[in-house]
Amino acid sequence: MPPRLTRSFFDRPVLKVAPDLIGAILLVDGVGGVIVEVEAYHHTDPAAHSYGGKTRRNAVMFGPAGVVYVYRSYGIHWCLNFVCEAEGSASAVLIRALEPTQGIAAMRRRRGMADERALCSGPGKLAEALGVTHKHNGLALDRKPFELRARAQKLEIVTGPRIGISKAVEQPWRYGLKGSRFLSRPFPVSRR
DNA sequence: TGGGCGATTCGCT
DNA sequence: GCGAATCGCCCAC
Repeated sequence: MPPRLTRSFFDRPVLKVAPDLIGAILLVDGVGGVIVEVEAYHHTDPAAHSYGGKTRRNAVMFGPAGVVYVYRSYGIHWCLNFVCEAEGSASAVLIRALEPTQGIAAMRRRRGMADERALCSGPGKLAEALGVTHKHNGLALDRKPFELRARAQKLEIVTGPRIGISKAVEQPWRYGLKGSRFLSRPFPVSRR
């Protein structure tokens, strides 16, 4: 079994942590799978929640690295983030998609659907499938109910522009597992 | 204290 | 492809 990821893994620049998370295994109460898509949000990034300074909502982004930041999106969905690089900054990685491997029956129940490819193919879907809510905000990633393990082998990672934001759209800070069928959306084909 | 808005999803066209 | 659903957060009044 691959080693658990602990706080030191996250206490690095977010642009290094984000691609290293692709292929890692994320479980919440034993339910989850392989991370196939993430986005990085750096504290100097106008699209990051922490950009405008500390508020009640984003407070955990300004705390220690290696904890979970959960926020509500569009009044409906929850989105799961991992806090990085705590030293005076405030950055995080948004977990956008998983390839389900464990607890698939529980995910289907929570999502009310059968299609395995659509269980975790988007940040809101993923949070619903894993049962993540505001109650998890601020919890440490190396403790229950979370379990996070490093990826077992080398793999190919693709990058592209982030999704659903209006600021700093051009930054290619979305990372994905090449060829995965469980992405929230395809990555644009790179052209020259 | 209130109005505008969003790191989304889903169903309908 | 487009737009509604839906509500907590945030800042301006």
